[in-house]
Amino acid sequence: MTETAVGSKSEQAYAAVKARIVEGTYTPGYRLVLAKIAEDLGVSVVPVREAIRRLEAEGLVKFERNVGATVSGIDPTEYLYTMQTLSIIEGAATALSAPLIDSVAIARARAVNAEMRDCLEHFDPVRFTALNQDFHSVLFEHCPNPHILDLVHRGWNRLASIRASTFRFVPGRAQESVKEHEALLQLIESNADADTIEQAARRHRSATLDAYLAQTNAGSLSAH
Amino acid sequence: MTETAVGSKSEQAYAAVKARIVEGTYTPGYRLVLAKIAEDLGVSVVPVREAIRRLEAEGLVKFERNVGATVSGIDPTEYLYTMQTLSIIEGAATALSAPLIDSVAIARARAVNAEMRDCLEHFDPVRFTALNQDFHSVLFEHCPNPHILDLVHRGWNRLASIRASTFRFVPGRAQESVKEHEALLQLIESNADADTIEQAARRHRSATLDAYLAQTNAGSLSAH
DNA sequence: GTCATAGTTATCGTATACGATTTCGTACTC
DNA sequence: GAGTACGAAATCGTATACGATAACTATGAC
Repeated sequence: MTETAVGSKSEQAYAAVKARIVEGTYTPGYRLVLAKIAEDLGVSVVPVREAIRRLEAEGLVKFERNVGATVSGIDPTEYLYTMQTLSIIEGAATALSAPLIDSVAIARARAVNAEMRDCLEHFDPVRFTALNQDFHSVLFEHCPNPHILDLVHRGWNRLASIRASTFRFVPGRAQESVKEHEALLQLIESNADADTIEQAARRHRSATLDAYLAQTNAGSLSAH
Repeated sequence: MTETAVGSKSEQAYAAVKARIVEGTYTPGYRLVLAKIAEDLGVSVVPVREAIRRLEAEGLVKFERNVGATVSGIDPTEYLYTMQTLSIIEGAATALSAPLIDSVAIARARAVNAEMRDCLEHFDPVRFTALNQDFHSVLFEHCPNPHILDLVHRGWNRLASIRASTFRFVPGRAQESVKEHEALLQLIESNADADTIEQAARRHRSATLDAYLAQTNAGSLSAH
């Protein structure tokens, strides 16, 4: 991950608040009162303030001058923006990583994907989502460009924040997702060219967005 | 832009320090001492600290616990990462914006490009660089995804920071760049499909990177 | 009953202060 | 002369305190 776990109280506050947002304790719209959080964590307001601003920079929190901070998220438009951006970033990340993925990693990814299939049968969407991240993490672990990897993680955090409160499983999409993972692995194994892999990875994410849009009847934005 | 110009002292400090970095007053490696900056700006250290951390989140500054902040930049690897990421983001931004660009905007972009050509004759690399940003700004001004636009701006800021101190003009590259701009405009005018535009825009940035790499003999990373 | 206004409260924004940590220089030893 | 240990200076990290701003509430006029 990008951040160190503990050390300064600022880091501590950052990690704590972020965790609460990502796991859904603080739901979107939740009012983050500096003094209250400071008390909860047993620190003063200064490091908390710093933590909040950092979260703001990552898009997890909205900060309004002289008013305060709220957990951002809910807005479907925001979801759309995030998914679209993520499809582009993940597409690139996959293409860049592909040449560096060895057979061991492929095997690991395949094992994760098998577990995901199990989750479908036992209907465990929470674990499914976690495994989904694991799957892509395996692919990206040797990504040669750390900036891109960082953007991927940021996107995931935003999604987690949204998902914890508003995300609804789109029926059937999960099954397709597992199949697409396998197809992706085969492309990588066969040393397909970068563009092909990029497009496939991008569509993988876009398809989830499209499924969501189809369900909610929001206007489509997927240019690909 | 992403940030409001003035209001809180924190914003003020952020803008001030950022400006100094982007314009090159604070060159990469420069040691940013909180107390000193605070005094210079006539504020206390707390808002300065906040500003610095914000700049850190944007990658303009490197912050080390109990040691202090330094302007980040110089590293050629970093340049490479940034350019590669930017090529991906700009490619996507251009493709997404293209359908929304009207003939008026095209004309404006063309005018900017003509000025760039003038700069080449009068050898004015500083103005050339500024106009280059203007050119792309015109294309992106109606970008439907603000997240992507934000990433573009972040990339530009990082480049500005690096460029102010270390960037060297690659001979001949500027001429090509101007030609590529015109080609890009023609693609947009002719309603070329999104993929074509994306690839062209991406290569436009990648080519600059490649020219740089060719000059410095650094290992190539450009997958596209 | 509704709207405007003044006063109160909650919360933020920043200054100051001090303890904690690192860095640098100096003296001492081998 | 090189290396190590100790001490001083510089700088960061955080707590506390207080002024500033906005949200809320109650009171009064129409």
